[in-house]
Amino acid sequence: MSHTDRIIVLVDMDCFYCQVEENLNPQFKGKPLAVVQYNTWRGGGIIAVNYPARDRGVTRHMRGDEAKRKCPEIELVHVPSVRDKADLTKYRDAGKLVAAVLQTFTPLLQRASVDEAYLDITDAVTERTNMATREIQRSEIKNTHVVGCEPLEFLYSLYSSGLCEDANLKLAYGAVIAEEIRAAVLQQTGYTCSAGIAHNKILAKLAAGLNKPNQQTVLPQSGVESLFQNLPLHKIRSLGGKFGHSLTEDLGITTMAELVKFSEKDLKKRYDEKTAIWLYNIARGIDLEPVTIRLVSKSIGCCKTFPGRSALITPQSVLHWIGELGAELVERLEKDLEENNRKARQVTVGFTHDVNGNDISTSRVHPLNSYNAKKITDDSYAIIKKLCLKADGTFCIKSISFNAGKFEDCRNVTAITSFFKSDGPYKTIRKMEASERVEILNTDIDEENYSNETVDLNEDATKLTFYKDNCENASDDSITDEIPTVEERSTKGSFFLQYFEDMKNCQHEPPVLRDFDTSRNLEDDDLLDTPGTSKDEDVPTELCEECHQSIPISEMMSHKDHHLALQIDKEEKLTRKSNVPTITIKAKENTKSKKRKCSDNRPNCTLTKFLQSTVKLQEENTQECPQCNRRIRKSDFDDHLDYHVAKELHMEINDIKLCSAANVPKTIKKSKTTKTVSKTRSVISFFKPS
DNA sequence: CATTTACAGACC
DNA sequence: GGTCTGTAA
Repeated sequence: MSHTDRIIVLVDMDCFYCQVEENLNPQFKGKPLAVVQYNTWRGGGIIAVNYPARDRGVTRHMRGDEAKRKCPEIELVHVPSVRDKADLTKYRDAGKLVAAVLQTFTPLLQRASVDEAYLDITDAVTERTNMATREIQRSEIKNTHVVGCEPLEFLYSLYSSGLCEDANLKLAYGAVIAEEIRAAVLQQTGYTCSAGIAHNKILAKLAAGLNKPNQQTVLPQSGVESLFQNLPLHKIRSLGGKFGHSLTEDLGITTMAELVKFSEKDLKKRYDEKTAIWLYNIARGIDLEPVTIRLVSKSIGCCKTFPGRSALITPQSVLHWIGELGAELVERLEKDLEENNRKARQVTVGFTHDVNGNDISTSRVHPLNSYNAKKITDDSYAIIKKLCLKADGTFCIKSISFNAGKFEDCRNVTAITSFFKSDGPYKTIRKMEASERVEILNTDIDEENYSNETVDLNEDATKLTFYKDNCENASDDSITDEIPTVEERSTKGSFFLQYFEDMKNCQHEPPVLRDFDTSRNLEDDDLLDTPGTSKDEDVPTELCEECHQSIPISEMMSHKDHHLALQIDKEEKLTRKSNVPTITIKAKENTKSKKRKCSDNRPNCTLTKFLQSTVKLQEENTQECPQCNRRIRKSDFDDHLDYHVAKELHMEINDIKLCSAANVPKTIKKSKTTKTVSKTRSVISFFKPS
């Protein structure tokens, strides 16, 4: 593993907000333009400047008035104001559009901001390298610069000497792909961008800024030394602020070249281990930080400042502004819910206020159970009132911020089942709404952790064999009769996929929270029976360690399955899967995972039941279900009706899950659940052999 | 009185 | 969980 193994691209949109405005109003193109927010004070603050305006000396940071003075013909476009506040929606949306294009090149995409993203294109580059039949042409990297040499020289060097430099060849293919990426972005969105191509994120970012706009720059490892010779420290990402400044102070240096002179030991004297190593490496152009897949932000927030005399004094003004902020937040959260299938569970309300002439910042969190602007506003006002309402009934608030976070996946589980291998790990299969994938949750009993695999049934047929093997090894001999053979699977495509297709078409219903008796075991807290007592004295029972209920011994295994399934469901150990193309295997800690003993007299492999439920019902002795109009075996009919109840119940559970933030009184969950349970009888019998 | 806003992460 | 800091556009 070498630090030159990866090929990283940083795509940076050129003066993005200006481009968005130019595309909306093409008459602006080619003319000086700046985007400003607020026009009340000196023509508003400039947040983006296009290149013609930059040529005239206009910069960010300036007020609109100042820009007009420098460049009288400049167009000043105002950020739309919604609720008396800058509304950046159209730029965020434009950014998403760009990200969607970038995503078609690699799943290893990390959005760094609204207009920047890192891509790890190592795999694509490797493929190109292996498939290559001829040398890379200059025409393939028309808009490319190379740090340290002319692009033609760079290409020539790749092929001239006998020893073909693998790292540089890969960078060259990286440049080819980056040109394609940028062409695709332009073609599909109308926006130009610049790009940096290097072996790591820091260098890619640095390179992208070297030639703009609408160009790209390769920074080979061999170009680092000369580039760093006179490179100010603050040009390196994360050294632009206080830390960079302290480096200058502490070490008496201003350029990267000077940083190289410090040994690891020197640096460790002054900084903690992590920082010292990072500095040591970065001085040599080495950075091992991975591109972490992230397409959506971890939090969504908005804020508003009230500088100087605009500070909020009256309760009315405070209420007004938290109302506006709350409305904006809810609007954005609802859009996020649509787009990303997730719900924020927490809001942080923060503010700065004046206490004896000092600015004091404070924040408090409160739970978020529904996207209700009024609720958020009321809760926030209660907090603010409590913390900074002065004795005379006034406030002195300089800024307010709302931030929503603690996102939870909120897709419904549409199917869940679990099974054992005779001496292997516990497995649960879960199918999520709006996904062609099933998850396999492997609970490794011995190590108390489980891995979470996501399998795309469209692409990976071998996983089905894997299921089958597990079942064949299990004690139940009948299993293999119930599972399609490999040949059958190949003619039908994916067996599971077919199953879920059928499910969609209502050929058969998913086994929902299978194999447990909801009348007794749905929620541990719902149980009304005294521990240790049994409903049916004739049946030998055992005390469940989980819920302290007496469970018939014959049902104990499935009862425990149920606890685990519920637990897994509750624990929300979902990783975001929608963007993972094929298979991800992710080791996870699961300290709460309960140990369960392995024994040889396992109950029938539950997977069999899962699969059995997919067998087409063509028998004569069937009856049509009034609820789903499907033909059901007469012998299964009662249980089938139970199934419908279970499905309802399942919906409720999913609903409850959505509302299960910490502050929801448990009694509510309980009563809601209990109500359904009371209607319910045995669900498991549907999946039991007749 | 004036950059404002957005977001992440570290520390306790 | 609360607060503060850092970063960057």
